[in-house]
Amino acid sequence: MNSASTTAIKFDFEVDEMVDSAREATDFLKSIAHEGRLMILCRLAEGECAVTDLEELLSARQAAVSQQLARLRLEGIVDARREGKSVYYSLSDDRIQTIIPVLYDMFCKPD
Amino acid sequence: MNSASTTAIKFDFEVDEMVDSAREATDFLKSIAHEGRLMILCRLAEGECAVTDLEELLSARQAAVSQQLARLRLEGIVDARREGKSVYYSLSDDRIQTIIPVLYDMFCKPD
DNA sequence: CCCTTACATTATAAAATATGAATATGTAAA
DNA sequence: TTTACATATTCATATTTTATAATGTAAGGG
Repeated sequence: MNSASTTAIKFDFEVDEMVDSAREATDFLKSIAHEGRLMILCRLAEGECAVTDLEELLSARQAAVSQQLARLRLEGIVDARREGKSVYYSLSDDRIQTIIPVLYDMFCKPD
Repeated sequence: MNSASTTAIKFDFEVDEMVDSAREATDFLKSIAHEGRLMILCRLAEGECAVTDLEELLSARQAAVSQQLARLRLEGIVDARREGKSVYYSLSDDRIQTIIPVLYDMFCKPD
């Protein structure tokens, strides 16, 4: 506990950094660790689409889908664009574009 | 709703598959979407270590660490091996080895 | 055998998330 | 301007997770 205090300080600093990174990473992971949201993101990875399409895809109620989209919007993960009566959503975070293929390889490969 | 029923059946089948994959993926993501568990996994990615080391790393109580380890064990993500008084943990799931570097690139790169 | 160290488990309280119903807003068309 | 359609928000409640505290077990040393 009291040996090599210089190293201890450096170590604590690194741990703090690690805690910060871990918090960022887990915030990100939590926002995609939800069946509905993940499916929305997978769908958006193929291109922009409207809320109605997502409702069909998830067989979920409008309010529920809208709620998940609101969360993704607040986290800066998706963008919304209104065109007439519809609102079109798209991915706005490169990290999603990065991680979706990784998850696809792990869980969606035919085998 | 009633057009092209053959296509509709195929589509439904694909959606079911997608729901299953999404569940698997989100189960996995949920198990790593926790500050403590993620830090544990990052540490284990560097090699096996004992519970005491993890307690220090997380500055968490023994019981809390043990609980997270229990969860990771149940999910088949880590292995435990007893040697004398200590229990050594290590990663037992390749998907963790795959995803840790991806997360590292996203959240821990110096910049 | 008793004591200490290292770890696990259990019960429970507290906190975070999800779900569902009701309602509101914004747009366009009749 | 009434109506219908598309989407958003709000709020109460249910469910799931996480943290805390207390206790239990396994191993080794004296």
